[in-house]
Amino acid sequence: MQTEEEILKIKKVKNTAVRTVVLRHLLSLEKAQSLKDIENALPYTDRSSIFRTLKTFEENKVIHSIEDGSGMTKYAVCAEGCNCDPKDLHYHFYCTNCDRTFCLFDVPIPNIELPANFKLQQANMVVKGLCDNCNR
Amino acid sequence: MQTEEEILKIKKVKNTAVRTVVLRHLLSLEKAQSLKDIENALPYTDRSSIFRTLKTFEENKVIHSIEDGSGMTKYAVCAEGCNCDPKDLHYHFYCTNCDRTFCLFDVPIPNIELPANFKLQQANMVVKGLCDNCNR
DNA sequence: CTACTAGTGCAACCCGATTGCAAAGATTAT
DNA sequence: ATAATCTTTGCAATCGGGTTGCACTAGTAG
Repeated sequence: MQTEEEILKIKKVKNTAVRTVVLRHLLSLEKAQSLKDIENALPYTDRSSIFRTLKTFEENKVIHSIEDGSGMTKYAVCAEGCNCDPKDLHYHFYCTNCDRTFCLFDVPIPNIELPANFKLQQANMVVKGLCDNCNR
Repeated sequence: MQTEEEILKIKKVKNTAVRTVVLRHLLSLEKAQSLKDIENALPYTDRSSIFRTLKTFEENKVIHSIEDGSGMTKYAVCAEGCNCDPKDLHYHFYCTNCDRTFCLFDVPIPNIELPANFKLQQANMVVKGLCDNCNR
């Protein structure tokens, strides 16, 4: 696992206090987080600073954003080597009971045959249901 | 193609002025529409009435909603026989240029192998890119 | 040290979604 | 047909996530 400093250096994002703490927080959790989640977890850090940090991270492919249908955009750290290309896609699983979003890195996404002349740029695949913890 | 009245009767939704005009509008367009789209198209119908109509339609499986990542929920009429089950799933294609959302009924969705003990309830598959019209 | 650039915090704003409430319309019981 | 009841509609207000303007601070370069 890379440290925050290493990741920021590799992705050429300047290291600042807010960036370090936000990235550390995201790394410490295995589930995708919303702006509000992060805000609540980091009470002394301003919301708009977190927001701008997330935008910066996204632009520089430190994290990727997920629309899981919960109404809030969620963010997760990119896997090592991820370029956020269509080939780096993975499913996201949104648990309708506990409201958590999982990255399903191990579930392959098949080729999608688009109609003629449609061009794929990216995709957002969210599967909803019950996670192992809630499905008991 | 069924008429508005037939659809509402089959889905056991009472026929009212707003419902008829909203459903007719959705049927007349092949692209998924947002609340705002519909509101703009039906200037003499109140937004909250349209909103509640859409909720009613969704509960009764007259339409289904789509989160295409544009920030607005979009709605499209269910195909005949649709129960909004996982098996009725289809991809949606969101054109990043013209901002339209297409239902890709003809593109099959493969089986998704979830991790052990995860339960699939529904899925939201949005592919983004350029539509045939914008990809020239 | 000074000038410049980037990052941060606060408050305000935007906009889609949603709700409270009263009036209008439809339905049922008398 | 009338009264009582329930549903739908329209308007206005509110909520909440996302976003921006602006001034202040910190860090960087000359």
